[in-house]
Formats: sequence, C-alpha cells, structure tokens
Amino acid sequence: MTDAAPVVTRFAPSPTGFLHIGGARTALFNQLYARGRGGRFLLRIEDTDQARSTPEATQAIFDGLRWMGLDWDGEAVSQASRVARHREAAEELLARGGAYRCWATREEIDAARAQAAAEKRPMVFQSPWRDADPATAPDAPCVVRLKAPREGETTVEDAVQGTVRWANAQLDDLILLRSDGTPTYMFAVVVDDHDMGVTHVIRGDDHLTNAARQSLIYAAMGWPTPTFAHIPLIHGPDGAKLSKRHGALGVDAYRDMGYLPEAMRNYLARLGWSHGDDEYFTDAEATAWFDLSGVNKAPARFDFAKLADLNGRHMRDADDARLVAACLDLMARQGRPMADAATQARFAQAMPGLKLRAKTLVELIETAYYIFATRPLEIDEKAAKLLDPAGRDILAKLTPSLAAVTDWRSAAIEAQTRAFAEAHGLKLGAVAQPLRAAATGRAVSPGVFDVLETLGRDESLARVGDQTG
RNA sequence: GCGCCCUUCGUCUAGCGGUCCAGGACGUCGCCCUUUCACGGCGAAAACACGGGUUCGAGUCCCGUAGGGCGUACCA
Repeated sequence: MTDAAPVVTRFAPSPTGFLHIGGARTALFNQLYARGRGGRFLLRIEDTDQARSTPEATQAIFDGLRWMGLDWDGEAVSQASRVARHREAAEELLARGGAYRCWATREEIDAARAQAAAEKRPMVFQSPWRDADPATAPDAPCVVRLKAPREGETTVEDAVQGTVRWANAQLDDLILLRSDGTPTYMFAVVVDDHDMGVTHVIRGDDHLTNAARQSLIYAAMGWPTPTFAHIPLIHGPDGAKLSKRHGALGVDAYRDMGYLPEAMRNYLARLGWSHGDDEYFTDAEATAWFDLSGVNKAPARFDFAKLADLNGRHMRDADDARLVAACLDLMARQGRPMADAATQARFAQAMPGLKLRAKTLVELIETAYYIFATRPLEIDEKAAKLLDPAGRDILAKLTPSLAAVTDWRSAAIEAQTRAFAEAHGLKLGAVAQPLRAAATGRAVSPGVFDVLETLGRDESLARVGDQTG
C-alpha cells in the first residue's frame, strides 16, 4: 500500500520521572519508523496529571532523548497547555449526544465494582446517569463520560499484534473530563494525536487495551483512527518486570556506565525487532531497515552482556578523539580532576590500543590507569606476582639496555628488549611481563612497547627504577 | 474475578506448511594466534512449553492446558 499521506509518529512520555529504557526504545522505534519514510517524529509531554508531573522530569526526558541521539521535529507539545481544546472537544461530544454528565460518587462506583467482582462479572461501571433526565441532576460538580456502545465489539487492527477484539460489554464509559474540568489522559491523547496529525501510534504493549477505549473515542468524534502498533515491553534479566535493580534506570545511568549512545540505539533496536540476522548496524541502516513487520510480539529481556558486546564493537569503530572526549567527560562526572594537556595527549595516543580492550568507557578508563597515574604506581596483585625477586632481577639487568635506546619508539624498544631476552636465553614473555607490571602496575595492558612509547623515556625508566630499587 | 496479549538454545532472535535431524548473535567451554589481555580465526555444548487436532507433511494453521505479561483509576 502506498499512499501519499506522510507518516507522523510521536513519543508521548509522562513527566513523572526520568526517561527509562523502555521509553527510550519506544521513542527510537517511532523515530526510525517516521524517518525511514520521510515522515515526522513529534514529541508530546503528557503532563495532564498536575500532581505528578514536574518540570524537572520534563527536562530529564529532554536530556535523556538528546543523549540518546533522538531528536524530534518541531517544538515539544505540552498536553496541559491544550486543556481548552480538550474541553471544547468534550463539549462538542456532549452536544452531539456522544457523551453525558455523570454525578456518580466514588462510593457508588466502588460498590458497583465490588458487586461485579463478587458476581464474577466484568468490573465495568454502568452509570445511572447515562440515560437519566438532566433535570434530576444535583447541583454538584460532575464528570463527563463517553457514551460507549454496550452491544457489539470493538476491534483494533494492530500493526504488531494483529487483529484484537473486545466485547463492548468489557469496555466502560470512560471519563473524558474530570469533575474539576481537566481532561483525562485517555481523552487528551486522542484529541492531541488527531490534532497533531499522528498517523501511527507506536507505543508499549501496556497500552493495548487503551487502543480499544481510544478507538471508541475516535469513532464518537468521527475521526479516523491512526494505525496502532503495540510493541512488547522490556523485562529484566530474570523475566520479571523491569525494576530499578536491573534495567529500569534512567538513560543517564547508562551513560555513566560507559555506554555509547549509538550502541544503545543499536541494542535497543535489536531488542524486539529484527532484520534477518543483522546484529551490528548503523543508524542509517536501522532507519532504512526498520519496519513494524519485523517487530516481535513477545516481551524481551534486557541483557547487559549483549549490550556490552555491541558497545565494544561500536567503540572500536568510533573516532579516537571522540572517545577521548567522552572518557574525559565521564571522568569529570566521576569527580576526578581534569588531566593536564600532556596527559590528554598521551591518552589520545594510546586510544587505539585501549579501545580494543574495553567493552565500556568505564572499563577503558580503568585500563588507562597507567596513563593517568603518577609515581609511585599502585601495583595490583597480579602485577605484584610478576614483580617477584626474579622479575625484578630481570628488570634490573634490562635497565641498561633500555636506557641505551635513543630513539624511544615502540619498534626500537621492542628490538632492544628482544635482543636482551635472546642474549640471556629468556623468552620474550619473561621480560615483557615484569616490564608491563612495572610500567602499568597491572598484568594487563595494551602492547607493552606501545605503553612505554606513550609514557616516554624518562617516565618509563623511572617506573622501572621504582621496581628495581 | 473479568478481559486481552505472549510462549524457538541461558539471553536476543531467524523461521512466514516440505529446502529444519531448526540458522545467526551474545554468553559459556575448548583450540589457534600471541609479550599479557583483548581483537581475530576454528570448534563444541545448548531450543521448537505440553496435549490434542487439521494436513500426504507442522516450529510454521486450529483448539485446549500450563506458564508469563499487560489492563481493569476522576494515573499516564
């Protein structure tokens, strides 16, 4: 089917906290879908719940989306700013008989529901005011309810879930306007999506039932329903709902754990969506490939191991200077003092070897210990073993050879060290390992001769000297 | 309680009736490469939830069962 109507999608988070991982993926899917088709991707903040919405949370969502590299078209819409329009739409529906005022009290409703539950019937509240004579109305604030059909069924053609049906008897006369005159989420979404020209509503599976309710509103308003696509939720590694313990962190937490935004996008796109066997891809590829038909129906578990693997691959392909900047930035957030220019230069020089050995920026920073540390180095346990008396003895003997290297570069240092090892009937490893331990304080590092070159002749010799007394 | 959705290796998934004694990726375990670790290469173990149908033939279609999830608000 090819129609001329441009695709318009939107991400509509409620500002009650940070942007969590599930929301980030929903936004991603919406962006991929729209941009892949030359359409527009909009952002709307669902702040109709005054009590729970905060400006800080709204800002956190903006920041989170930006860090994730998700950018919406135009200005973000505040749902709360549109209450006049919501009220107007409700009045229109009221005038047309598609809605009615209801004075039922909270107690009456609760009692009716309890009754229904006891009788094992659906707990839908049937308001006595649906067909009551308005003249009998009390002089009290009331709510506006949709006059939903009680017979027949409502079906939703979902782009991911397929055709889903509900008996209308299961759907109640939902509240459109609260007794204080503010719109409910259920009503505001429909009015806003319609007014904003949204053609595809891509959102979490938890909204599937809402699609039925909202369909009823669309029908009552006489508006065409958009295409719905309910994507499965993300679960924690244990299969349970995402909790703070595992993945339900703000995206800023992932930034602090050292993940790259492009890796997050890649991982999140692949979680619940597939394009054949493709695992590692660019944003351009994802945009070109993404389609609702490739979205899975079952919930997926969040797997840090796979995220880490993807992150490692994206780091290897990332620009060195950018990684340096990202690491420095992360270190600053970790409260570390800013490294001086010379150290930063050494860091940049070592980056090719460093990024090959890390899955996250945090790991990368850890393996770069030897660059940021100052003498005397803190020798870890494994390095200490390498620096046993025998190891120190070898280093002591190696020192003159090392000191004789005038052209302090990796290749020259290596040649000299190999010559030394051969002359003493030692395997290269027997010399290189203690050398690495002395130079880095660790048993693991990039190629030791590269490390030495990065450190420079004086610093290198001094570190070896620290171990040979 | 009622309604809806889901169910392929530990995890993410491919599979859209026969080419599947089920393929890829992560993870795990071996081996190789090697100054360490990584990278890279090679290899291994590892799944169609269960039971009925339909069909010449089912991972693929239908119905049950079990398990999981979501919803059931004057929250979003």
